[in-house]
Amino acid sequence: MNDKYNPKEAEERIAGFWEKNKVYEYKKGGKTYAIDTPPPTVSGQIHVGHAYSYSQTDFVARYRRMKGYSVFYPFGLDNNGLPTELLVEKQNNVTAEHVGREKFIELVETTIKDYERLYIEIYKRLGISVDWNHYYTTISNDVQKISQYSFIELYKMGRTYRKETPTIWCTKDKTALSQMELEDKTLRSKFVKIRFAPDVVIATTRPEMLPACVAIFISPDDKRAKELAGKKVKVPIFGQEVKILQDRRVDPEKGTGIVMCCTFGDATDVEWYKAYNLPLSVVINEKGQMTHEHFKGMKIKDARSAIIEELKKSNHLIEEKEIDHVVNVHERCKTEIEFMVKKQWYIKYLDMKDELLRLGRELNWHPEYARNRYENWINGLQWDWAISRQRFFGIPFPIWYCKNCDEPIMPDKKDLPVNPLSMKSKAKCPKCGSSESVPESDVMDTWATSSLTPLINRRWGLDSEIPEIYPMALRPQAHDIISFWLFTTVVKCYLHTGKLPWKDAMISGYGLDPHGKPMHKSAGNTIEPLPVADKYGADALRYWASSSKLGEDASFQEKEVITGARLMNKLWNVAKFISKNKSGGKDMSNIMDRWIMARLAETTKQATEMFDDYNYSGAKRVVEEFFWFFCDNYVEFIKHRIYNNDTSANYALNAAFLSVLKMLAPFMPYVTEEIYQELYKNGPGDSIHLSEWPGFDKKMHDKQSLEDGDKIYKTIAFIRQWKHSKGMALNAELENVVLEGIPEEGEPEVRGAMNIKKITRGKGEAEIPETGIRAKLQ
RNA sequence: GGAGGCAUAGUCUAAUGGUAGGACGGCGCCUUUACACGGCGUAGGCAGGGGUUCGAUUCCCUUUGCCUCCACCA
Repeated sequence: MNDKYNPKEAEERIAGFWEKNKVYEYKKGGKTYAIDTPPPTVSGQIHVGHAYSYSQTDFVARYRRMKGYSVFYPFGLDNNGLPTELLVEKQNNVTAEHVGREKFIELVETTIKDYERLYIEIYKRLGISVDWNHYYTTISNDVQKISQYSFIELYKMGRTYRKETPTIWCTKDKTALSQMELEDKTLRSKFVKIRFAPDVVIATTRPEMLPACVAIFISPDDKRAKELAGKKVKVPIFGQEVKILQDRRVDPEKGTGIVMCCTFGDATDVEWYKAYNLPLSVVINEKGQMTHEHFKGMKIKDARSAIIEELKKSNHLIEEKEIDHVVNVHERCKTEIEFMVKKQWYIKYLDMKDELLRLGRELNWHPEYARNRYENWINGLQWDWAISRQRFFGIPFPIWYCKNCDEPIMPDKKDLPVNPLSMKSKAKCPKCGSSESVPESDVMDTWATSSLTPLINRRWGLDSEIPEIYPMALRPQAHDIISFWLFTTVVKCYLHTGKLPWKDAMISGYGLDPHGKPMHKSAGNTIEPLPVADKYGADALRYWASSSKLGEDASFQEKEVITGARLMNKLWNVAKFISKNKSGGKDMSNIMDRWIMARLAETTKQATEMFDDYNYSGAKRVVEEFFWFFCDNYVEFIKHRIYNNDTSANYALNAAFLSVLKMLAPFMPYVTEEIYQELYKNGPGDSIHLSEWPGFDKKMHDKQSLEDGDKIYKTIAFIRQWKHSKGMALNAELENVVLEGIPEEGEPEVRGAMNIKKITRGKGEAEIPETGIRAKLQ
């Protein structure tokens, strides 16, 4: 064996070995364990946070493989969403709109080739034991087919509907958004008070919405309400008459206590519009320009200043002040959102709340408390799921509309996927028989597709379908998207199959930067995984990921990686020691050998139970603890016998070390494989990752040996301490030690381990704690 | 405003209804044929308040601080 272990060299070589021998290939048969791997978004960057969560899933995958499961561990990349679109647009200096959908999808596929290679290289190097035969991207033909098929099926079930509704809209990206794509931003803005009538003064931050004012609201608790409610007032400048209505959503303490409702200034306006059947008055177009004749073509902000000037002139403006206020913006481009009335496709699920809650209770959550998020989300749902997006890139809706009667026309399953923009419908209108149709130009929200990953992995409806993997065993993911990805996957898969898509959910935390902040490209705090792997080894990086418990965030600590590298080094050195002193034999006659095997049996039991419960960090901890104890004590204690080719010592040393290697293999797949190849392989192509996980051996768990061995261990530790206090080297020779009450078998062990010439069984002086043994040292 | 999580030595991180374990860093000792990327030893810690209990770092309530998701934001 080499004197030093070189992780970079070894890891690249071993990764090739695994690939060549198809170690991670899914083989049908036996107990299947299928994992619904999260497909990372192709946005251009991978950081150690990815390494953190993917490693945690990999620990479980490797454990299950060693437990004899047929592990189905696929991998996908999510490239049908906005982040990919923006990346591709930026890199090619084009816009999707100008290039056109089909050409743009081609451009995406060529542009992301480099990223694809990079992503795959990184995940491979990290030792993620994915079977790359089951690789997909969410814009691929097969996935488009499945996604469109899903839509058509849901339509047939009556689960989708199209409705003209106010929609959250981004005027910069010119697209409808979901609630999920919004974030808060504090903006400097003007807060003005406008007099509608002598006793009706409203406060607003959006005076440009005046032409769209359709009602005035006052709280029923407001003492002015009695007098004002039901009256009509004229809107300044624009002159339309609007009614004063009462509603509890008005806070009498805020502003002037009187609010105008415009179509639409904010979400409350939308609620009032629906609740009171108010008329619609649109004054802003998709691009964020005013459409009212008064300001035609003006930008919203310019119109705001212009109207404030006019209100001043006409003496309607009572007060104007600068405030900071929080508004909803589109998370990608930070543009303030507007509301547009658009025809959108929805998936109906509000009526399924009880069923969805029941499914959430059926799922085994790890950790258990993660279920609360799921339930909390469902209980708060108020709208159905809007799945259409007015963008060019994405998976198109497989729909044409009858030119004559507007009835949707869907294609045949065998013709999927379709792009209605570039092809004509083969079918005639099912309602009126017309053969004239217009294509749907919208695309589906990316969640509408990613919510199908269990069915995508199953290759649902394709010739190559793998039905036995569904329902899958495990959904691993982070806690932030329980309400998006996990929830929507339950919805869609349940609608299609009547089953929960997985048995277990494993919810991981975030890998954060060293200061505990999330890593973002924009924050400039990303740490890339490959340089870390090159410096310390992927195993060392994985060690960091294994050190925090499931569901907890962890900040990236280089020193934790270094600790992992030390563990690798220690493993290597023990292996070196063993390889230098290897001899045959299979007895276990010596007390210390029975002792360490009994301790190992306890460790094995604990580690296995913890792993079965997805407590990988606990499993790693007990094995690691055992290993250091094994090195610092057992190995030191038996050296004198190993040098004399004692077969019992040799057998136990190898058996215990092999078990440790196997139990650390899920965490440190490379160094354990390398040592396994050097010392324990059963022939060419054999891998530790296909070897059997150590079982709990009752016979090995020998209580008497455990007790006696502990006494001997404590006696040796006592003598070590004494030598230390005398400033002696630990292997310094002692002439004579008196021991009272030492188990008979222990005497030669203490003598050999502590380099004692003679042990006398006589009256001891100092009591060795917890042993009942007394010793006299000089 | 709602839901959830977290709070442990200088730093990071475990376990636990009864002496809180480890790592990095400090300090001291030991170069012994696997390893000084090592060994042995030492100093140093449960956010504040209240409750349950014979006993609370652990369970409950509360305050404070941090994080995530949701809602509100005239």
